[in-house]
Amino acid sequence: MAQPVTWQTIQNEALRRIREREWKPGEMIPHEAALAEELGCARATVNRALRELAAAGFLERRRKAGTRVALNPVRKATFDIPIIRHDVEGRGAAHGYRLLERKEAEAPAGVTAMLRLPARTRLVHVAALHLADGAPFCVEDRWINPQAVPTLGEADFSGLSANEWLVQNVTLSGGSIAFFALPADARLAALLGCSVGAALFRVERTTWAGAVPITAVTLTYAPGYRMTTAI
Amino acid sequence: MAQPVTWQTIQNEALRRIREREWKPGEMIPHEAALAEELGCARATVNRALRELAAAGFLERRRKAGTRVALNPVRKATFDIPIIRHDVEGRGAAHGYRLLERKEAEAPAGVTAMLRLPARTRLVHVAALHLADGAPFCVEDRWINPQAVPTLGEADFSGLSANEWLVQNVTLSGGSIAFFALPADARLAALLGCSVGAALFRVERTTWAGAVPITAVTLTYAPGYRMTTAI
DNA sequence: TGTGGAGTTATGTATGCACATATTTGGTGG
DNA sequence: CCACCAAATATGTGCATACATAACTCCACA
Repeated sequence: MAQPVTWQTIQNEALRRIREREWKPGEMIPHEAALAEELGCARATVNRALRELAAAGFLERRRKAGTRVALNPVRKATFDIPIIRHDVEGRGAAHGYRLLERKEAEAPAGVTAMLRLPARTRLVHVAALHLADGAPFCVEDRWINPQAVPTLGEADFSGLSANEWLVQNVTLSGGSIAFFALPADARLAALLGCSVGAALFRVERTTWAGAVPITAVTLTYAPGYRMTTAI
Repeated sequence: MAQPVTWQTIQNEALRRIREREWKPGEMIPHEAALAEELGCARATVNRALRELAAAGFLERRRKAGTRVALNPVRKATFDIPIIRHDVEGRGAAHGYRLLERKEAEAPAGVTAMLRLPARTRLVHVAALHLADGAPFCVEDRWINPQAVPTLGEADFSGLSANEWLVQNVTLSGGSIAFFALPADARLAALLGCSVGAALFRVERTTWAGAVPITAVTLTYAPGYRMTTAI
């Protein structure tokens, strides 16, 4: 009548042993078959529990070598990249949106380099201001590869932001993301209603569908913005 | 001798169908048994492939209801929280470290609130400056709960940073993290060698072992720092 | 016309087995 | 003593099956 042992039980037990130093950092732990017998479950169950712990960075596993407790448990944080509208609404504010520009032009060198496109490729540039309860929230500055998005012409971005349109119309498969701080220049200061030189938070992102570059975007947030997540 | 169909094969095939709009956003997809038969593998294999896609945000699954393509695929970024020394060394620079302060004191209200401790609890405060090739890299400002870390007294943090010591001596189980930009005040400007008001990137983190608060830390990086990761 | 409960169904997960694959280890020959 | 190969072994994965669990559907009954 013993309730079945689930992989989560095993995982919690393993975490407990790690936390309480029963298994010490750098030390080998019993192999799957031994744990399965000890804990009264199948090896597959142990495998799933440990596999996820390894993915989370608590354990290091290698075939034949076995499993050891990670010496420097690399903490991994995962956080959502929400649609800006959802981000605003999640903060209890009403989302507003103003399209500033939409035109095809030669992309600056920094953009073509990030997207690994030939210099001076013509891309579609979209600039917009997102508002929260009428106050400036975020400036979206985006270059889109029209080759990768055939239906781009149909979207005018006057009502729906490029941010949202792309999420719904293109399936991405990868990319890179960077966070940093930068001082406001005159344009950003005017748009975000802050003084020149104010400390702004920026997210810079490139996205790809396979090997095809889709878009490069910078999101520059008004002062006071905090991006948060749970570990 | 058809090679065995692995879960990764299934996953790629599913991603392809999503990317190429064979399965449209919001639409139900065939149930596991049907896919297993179509693709010539066991249901468990399909399950694993789809389970991971759901975890990654591409699919939404509910018992009995079935599986549908996520309407707003929430992009998730996961990134490592490295030890600062590794971060510096990974950038090809030599890591330096200077302890600025280590003393027990009443924690400020903001810190006790974040750690859900009574106001005016006495905590250990550690402040340090990390250097990259001798240049200021990051200011570490940390409050540690001595109750949660019995061996804290043994560590003097003059050689090994608190950042690194804690990672190796305490197993964390959770916490929260926030990123934002802030202007340099006089102290930060002096430490980081920038002008007052310069735009700085800050990471604010609290960590817990179960329900026990361990530490609250702010890492403030010198101008020019970028935190990057792949999506 | 509801309304609650039973049946149905898709996903979630445990199990035992088999085999694949990566490494370590130990032995063998130059 | 070193280079190289073979055996041993821990993890990685697939499969068939069984049962658990959530939740939608529909029917019976008030």
